[in-house]
Amino acid sequence: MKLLAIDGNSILNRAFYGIKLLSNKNGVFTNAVFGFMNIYLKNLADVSPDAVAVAFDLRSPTFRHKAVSYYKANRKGMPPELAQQLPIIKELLTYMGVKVVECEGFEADDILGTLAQSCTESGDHCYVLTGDRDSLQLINDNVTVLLATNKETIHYDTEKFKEDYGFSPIQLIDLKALMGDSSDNIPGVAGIGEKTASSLIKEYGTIENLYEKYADSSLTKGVKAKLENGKTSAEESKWLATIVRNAPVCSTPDCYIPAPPDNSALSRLLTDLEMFKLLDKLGISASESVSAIPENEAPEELSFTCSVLTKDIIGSLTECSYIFRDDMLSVRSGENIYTTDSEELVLDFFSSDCNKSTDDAKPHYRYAMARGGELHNLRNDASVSGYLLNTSASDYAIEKLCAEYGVHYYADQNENADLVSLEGLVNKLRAAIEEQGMTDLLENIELPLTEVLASMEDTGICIDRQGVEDFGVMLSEKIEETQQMIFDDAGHEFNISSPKQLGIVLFEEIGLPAKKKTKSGYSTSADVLEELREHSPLVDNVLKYRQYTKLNSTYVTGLTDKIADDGRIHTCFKQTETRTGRISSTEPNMQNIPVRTELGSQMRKFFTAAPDKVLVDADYSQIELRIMAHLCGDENMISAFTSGEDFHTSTAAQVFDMPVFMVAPEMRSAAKAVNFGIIYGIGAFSLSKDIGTSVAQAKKYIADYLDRFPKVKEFTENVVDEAVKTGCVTTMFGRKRRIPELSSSNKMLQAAGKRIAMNTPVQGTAADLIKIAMINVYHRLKAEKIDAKLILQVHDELILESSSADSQRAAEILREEMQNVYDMKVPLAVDVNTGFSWYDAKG
DNA sequence: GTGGTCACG
DNA sequence: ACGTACGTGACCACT
Repeated sequence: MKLLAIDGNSILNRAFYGIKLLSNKNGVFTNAVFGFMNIYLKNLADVSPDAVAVAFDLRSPTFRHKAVSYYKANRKGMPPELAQQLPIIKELLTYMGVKVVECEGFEADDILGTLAQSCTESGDHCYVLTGDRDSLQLINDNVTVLLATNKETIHYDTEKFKEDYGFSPIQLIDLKALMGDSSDNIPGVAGIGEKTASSLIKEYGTIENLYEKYADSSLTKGVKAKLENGKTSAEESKWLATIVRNAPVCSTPDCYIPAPPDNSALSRLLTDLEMFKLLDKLGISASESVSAIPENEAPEELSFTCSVLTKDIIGSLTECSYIFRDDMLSVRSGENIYTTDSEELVLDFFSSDCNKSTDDAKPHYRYAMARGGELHNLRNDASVSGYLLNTSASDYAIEKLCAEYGVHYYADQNENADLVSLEGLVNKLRAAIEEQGMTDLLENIELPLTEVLASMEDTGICIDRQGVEDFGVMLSEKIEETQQMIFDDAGHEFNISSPKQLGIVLFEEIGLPAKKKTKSGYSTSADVLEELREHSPLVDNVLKYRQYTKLNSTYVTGLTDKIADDGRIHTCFKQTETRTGRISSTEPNMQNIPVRTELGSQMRKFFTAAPDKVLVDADYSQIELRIMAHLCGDENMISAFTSGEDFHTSTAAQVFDMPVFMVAPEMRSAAKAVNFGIIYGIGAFSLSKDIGTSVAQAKKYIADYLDRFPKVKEFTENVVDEAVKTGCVTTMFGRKRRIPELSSSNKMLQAAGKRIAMNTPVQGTAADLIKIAMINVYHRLKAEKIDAKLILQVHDELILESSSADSQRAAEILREEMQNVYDMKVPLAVDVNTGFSWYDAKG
């Protein structure tokens, strides 16, 4: 028989520290459970055991066993984030039918030792799965140790062990007796480390033999003295390092043959933990979570009348949910399901007066727009609602949302599962949105925005393919040239794009001082190289090489690959992606087109209006700081915005307590840096790095700033307090973001959570405001029949493509709607420019 | 798939 | 002792 014996504590521990902190929507941490299951399932598949035992430590208040009472009693306790996952994994394993073994007064590895011993005696084979090298002492012909590391699981049998250590597994105990183990409080022999201990064991085999013979040996005087002094400790340590093999647990593998799993309990638990992939892997349907739904909300028995959609039916529909995939439309109204694949009927339905709910409306708008049609009366959208309720989810698929919001998913009963489930789902989502005060946000901002984004994607932006390609040729020449100079300086060829190879050339071959390290070696980031510029022309060329290759691969190649048949780029604006409420842009990302460097900004000359048209570009000036001024109501900050002076100069004047004309450029830039810091959640260290001063100086800047703008201080403190209490923050328009980091016991994570708490209301409100402006601009251009369309949004910037004739009117509308989007305590300033290319229209 | 790097607000 | 500003997406090397 094959028995898989697992050290539950060790594996859970390894999983916890190997995977970043995760939590479900209730703030329950799940990363260790998640990692445990991954390791478990992988090894289960590798070993295919007949029986499985998962052992956990069980400490008793009255220690009966020496090992527990003694040496592990003063180990550091586990952090609460891990401790709370211990009962969860036990519950999970129990539902899976896997035997959990605990024995009062014994640790997990004692139980493993006992099971391993038993298998050895009975001729069965025991696979010990653990993250702890101590257990390697259990290896013999019947016992294999599967050592889980951060990357992989290493299979240790006798041979592999001897290869790595140079002695037999059982001698690991003797090794520990000499070298000790601080994590287990095993003292060992003072002054003897791993190297010495290992060679002694290789030569003498056991400490008993060593102590018999060392006096007459050729060992150095020092080692002899250390051994002499440490004899008692060595003997004690050997005893401590020996894993118990006779714990009072059932030791025959038969005891650990798994029971059948309780799928409904599993489904309920995994759904609650939001581990949908795992549900999948275990082959359990989320629909079995039906038992999680209270009795009075048990799923309705549904029977549908299915028929083909007709014009008459479309005319009679008033409320419905629908799904539209692969050009197939399925509409549910009450107990009726209507389907069609006729383009004409789909468009008729989309433009009908019927109130509609769906799961992802943007492609439907695009389908309609591309055919000259429209989609009307969208009343709810599951993905957008799901996003508002939790901006941190990875996706908003119907099945997942159903599981999360306790809606029965009809997967096993009906091939139209998504459609049948959708109605219940959107009702639940709507109620949850209402409960959280986000109805207005949903109905007046997010749902109307979907149509605007669809229109922007549909319209796209003109790109000068030839211009981009010529630019690419120029870059390729420069890349070739720069690369050659780098190879000449280095004395050999290598891959400059490999941070690893570059690090070796810079810091080992040339011997430049390495300032920063990353997890995997030297950092070669731009800020590091910047400081090394003077040391070597090679560094300068590497920076140039990076700039040229970045432009060439990401922008030249990346963009030309995305030009559609109409000669335009149609980016995808994602509405349910960011934690803060911003939209994002992909394939290609049109929100990070270069502008900060002279060379990079040339790219923008290739984004143009169509012939006879122009681009109208408008951007908010310092919108986030204006929002901060509005939210906190600080009079001094407000006056810095209303004085007509440059804001950063004005704040510098206030902080340094001098008239505006006395403010030196470095004072302005210091004030500017602090202003940014205020938005991001300030830290003295980062500020000092940013402006090149001491941390103490940075601290003083911050203190003086907050002194001068006391309501900024008050506001950020209040936001953080509130966030710690409720676990979430809110924007001016009611958008919410949960911040699980705040309940971490890790100080770093907590501090990060506080910065998120300070930043999100500001960044999120900016996102709310520009979304409102976009909706208003879109509808006004339509209503006033202006020949202009919104085509891009870059967070605080909107771009229209307009006929030359209408461009002035379009620019006025853009300015008005952006400036007047909401009545604030400070004016919202907008810069507007017009030009043929994006480069020209940016002022 | 992850980490490093770098483009943007 | 450690690591350090908020929010994104794309490309490359490497595992």
